[in-house]
Amino acid sequence: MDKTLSIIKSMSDKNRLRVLNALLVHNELCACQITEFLGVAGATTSRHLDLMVNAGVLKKRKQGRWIYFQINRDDPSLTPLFRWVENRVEQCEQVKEDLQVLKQKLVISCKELSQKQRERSACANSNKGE
Amino acid sequence: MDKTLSIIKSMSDKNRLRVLNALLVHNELCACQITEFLGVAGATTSRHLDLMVNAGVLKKRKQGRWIYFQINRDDPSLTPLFRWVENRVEQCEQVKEDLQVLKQKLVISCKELSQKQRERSACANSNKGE
DNA sequence: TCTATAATTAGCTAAATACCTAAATGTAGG
DNA sequence: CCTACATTTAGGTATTTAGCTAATTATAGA
Repeated sequence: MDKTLSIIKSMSDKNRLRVLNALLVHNELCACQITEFLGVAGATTSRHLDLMVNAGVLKKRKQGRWIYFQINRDDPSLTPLFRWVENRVEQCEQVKEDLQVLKQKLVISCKELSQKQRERSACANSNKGE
Repeated sequence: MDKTLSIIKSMSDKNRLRVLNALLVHNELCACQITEFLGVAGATTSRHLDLMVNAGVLKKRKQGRWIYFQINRDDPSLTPLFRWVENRVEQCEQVKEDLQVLKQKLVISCKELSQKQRERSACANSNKGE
């Protein structure tokens, strides 16, 4: 039961559910893209993704400094659950809009995206001085 | 998305998942039976059940002072999700044992069960005086 | 080796949540 | 109407969790 509970818990946060929605549409996303999509600090994204990987819902692969995440399709028992979520996505306009915004953020490369995030973070920190 | 999230959240607590498991096996259970099964205070059970009803996962009916709960089978979109949970129950020995314990607790009537709970509560309170 | 960089971990805080007891509410029965 | 009783609501506490900044780790490239 602990395993079922951790799977469900891994999807029971707003941002983590958004990650799942995004990965149902895009086969694979980089951590920096997910960070951009969620609009939170990179550390927060990292924490969420770790939880989802540990629950067995996501998989990750590393390519140099870049970490990519995908839905874990290796476990067939999860397929009905992902189907159900996928169906909820299709029925919900709000989610579709959310994913449309994501699509727009994906037009630039991870390198460019990460640079923007760095600049944004530096800007916020310098404002903190005031 | 809020609706999907509240459905998932309603199942993301250990005791609430146990309620769902129990109601997948027993068509209907009374609040006092669920309280007995969960082993928590009646007020806690009430709170959990309310959340599950509000999420649309459970339904309830009142018969005098007795409140009965069932899985909400009126919403066909939830059927795949319940199927998935049901399948998890069948694959997990721990859950089966949990449900076996429930079956033993169901042999006495709600009236008797509630009386026991009242006595137990009074006993705990008198011990508190020491 | 050193600098740059993507992601993770550490440490902290505010918010959310599960649990309890006591009080209140709704229902039954004399 | 009053007493009994099943459940819910109120109020409070301990625990868990999401979010942040700073520090650290792992990787790339000169």
